[in-house]
Amino acid sequence: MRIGELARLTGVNQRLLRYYEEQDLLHPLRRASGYRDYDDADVERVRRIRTLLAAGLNTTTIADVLPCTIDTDDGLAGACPALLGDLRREHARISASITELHTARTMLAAIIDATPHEAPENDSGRPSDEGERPSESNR
DNA sequence: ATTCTAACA
DNA sequence: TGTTAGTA
Repeated sequence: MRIGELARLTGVNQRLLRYYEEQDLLHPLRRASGYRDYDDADVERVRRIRTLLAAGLNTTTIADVLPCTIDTDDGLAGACPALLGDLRREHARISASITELHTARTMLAAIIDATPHEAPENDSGRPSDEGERPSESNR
């Protein structure tokens, strides 16, 4: 498939897909026309890239990790013991990050619950859609 | 109509 | 990362 379809399938801008290639995250073949030619597996690959990027990993690390993963029946499997150090380091960093997020969420929830609700005159006719505040759901 | 490269009011 | 210009 060409870049347009991959962009549509993944929701990632073509500009970004080209950037990922520049960062060695994707290696599409080139057609005689010069157009990039992606394979079906690239759809999943882009999703993984997005996930790792969102988790805070830099492109160089992702570029090292992706080629060292093997798709198994259920999920993924590692294949490069040399990367174990980096992997554990990232895993620890993310864990620390999650802990910070938890405290931040708890803090905001406390502030929200202690905040008096405003009572504006809703004469616009439209139904009032006051957003619900987090009610301490997860974990 | 699509994609490509390069560049930035 | 977005957007755009000028091509192929």
